Amino acid sequence: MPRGQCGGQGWWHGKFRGCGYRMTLGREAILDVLSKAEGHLSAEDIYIKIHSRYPNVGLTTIYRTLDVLSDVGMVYKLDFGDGRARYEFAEGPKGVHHHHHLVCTECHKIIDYTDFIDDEVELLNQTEKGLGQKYKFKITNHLIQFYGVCQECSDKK
Amino acid sequence: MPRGQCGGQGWWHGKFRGCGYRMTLGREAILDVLSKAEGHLSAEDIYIKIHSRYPNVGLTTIYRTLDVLSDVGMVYKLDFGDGRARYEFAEGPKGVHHHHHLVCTECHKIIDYTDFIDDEVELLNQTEKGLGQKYKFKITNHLIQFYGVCQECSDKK
DNA sequence: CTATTATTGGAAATCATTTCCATTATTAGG
DNA sequence: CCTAATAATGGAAATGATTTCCAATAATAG
Ligand SMILES: [Mn+2]
Ligand SMILES: [Mn+2]
Ligand SMILES: [Zn+2]
Ligand SMILES: [Zn+2]
Repeated sequence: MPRGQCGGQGWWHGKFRGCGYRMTLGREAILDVLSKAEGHLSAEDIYIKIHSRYPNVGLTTIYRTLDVLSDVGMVYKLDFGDGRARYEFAEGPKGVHHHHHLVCTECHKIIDYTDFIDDEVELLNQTEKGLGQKYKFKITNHLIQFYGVCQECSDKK
Repeated sequence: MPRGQCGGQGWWHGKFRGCGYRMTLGREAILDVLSKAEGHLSAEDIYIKIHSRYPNVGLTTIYRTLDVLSDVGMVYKLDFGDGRARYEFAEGPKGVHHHHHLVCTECHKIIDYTDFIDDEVELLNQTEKGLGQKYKFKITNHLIQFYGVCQECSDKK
């Protein structure tokens, strides 16, 4: 297992430590999986992905870590209505890959879309500002999801 | 208990029956509570509100009914991150009171806002159309929530 | 290297939601 | 109004994701 090779082992290392948390093997593994994952992983998904290489990282730790990461804002916790929380890496404070979701209510397929995002985000920023002032909220985040039925599910009828 | 008095007993009666469901006391009670409720009720909230007058409507029925109502689109099922689903009446296909949510991540206070809604909704409609075409989705609904910290919670620091 | 203390894993507890199934109630049709 | 067909119900038990507990372990400052 090569170490150094740059600034360390993932840019998040610093951010995480900076928040006063200790960096552990398990946490690193979780962060690593999340940062590379395509989809939207559940705690168990992560457990499974990690388990072969880190057999001694327990599910409990995964839940705990996800909570922390979520608090710190490094990970988004999402609910797509399939009975378990799903997590996705937040890459940066509002990284290049900011996107929203299209959710099929039949088969729970999720599509990340970035189309139209620019207009949306612009409007959202305004709204955020307005709402923040009016309701004295310190707004930190937003969630946008469209629900519908995907083509495959439509065809099945 | 007066009956008639107009078109029947709540405009939803028809809509519900129209979908092929039987109208029962329990269902009527649930619909009634939801249509008058201010906040965002959980299944148990509803159970409690109903129980004194309808002691023989069980929690199971409430869950089942909420599922149905949610499927039919008469009720929105929401997740505010407090570990239980919350429901709100949808009044009409996209009634006058369409609103979005501002969620305090500390105390879970929820604010319904309608400010800025017009612009939002307009943009959303466009986006819906665009997304629907591009991804072949039949979009039926959207969810928008802003997360942040309310004033009271900010002050507590 | 040590002391301090955050973190961990695993078993058990929680708790919202579902499942089961025998019983009951609604409704269309006569 | 009556009846058959079957949708709906409730309560107990099952489920299953997430939490809680606590003794053991590991990360980190100095
Ligand atoms: Mn995504
Ligand atoms: Mn609301
Ligand atoms: Zn689908
Ligand atoms: Zn608050």
